Amino acid sequence: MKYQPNTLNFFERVYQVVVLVPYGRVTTYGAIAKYLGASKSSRMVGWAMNAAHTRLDVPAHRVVNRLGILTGKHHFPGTNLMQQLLESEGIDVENDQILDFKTKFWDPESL
DNA sequence: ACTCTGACTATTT
DNA sequence: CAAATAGCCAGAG
Repeated sequence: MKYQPNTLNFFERVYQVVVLVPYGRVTTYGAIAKYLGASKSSRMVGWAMNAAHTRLDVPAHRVVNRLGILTGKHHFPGTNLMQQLLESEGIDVENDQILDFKTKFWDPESL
């Protein structure tokens, strides 16, 4: 499934990828953007996540930046909800960064 | 139609 | 190695 220039479904396609992230794994904005065929539009992915607040089936906490840092934690209610959600899935987080991120990372292109 | 903003990333200072 | 810069492009006002 490659990039389909359907701007109307941009958010939808981002959601589609995010919901595929396995429990206990995480992915990055860049990886999602790349999968969508717009590797240079990672900002749009993060932005789509902002709009994903209304989508209860979108695990936005499993999406971090390329270094495994919880850059979007301030967009979650509370101060450390994002970290708590990740830790509840067995992902160790310290100082807003995922530990052993390399092994927790899940690439949508690996499907 | 134009300007501003942003949960990013890669490159350059 | 920290900080600034430049691409990127869809939405909101």
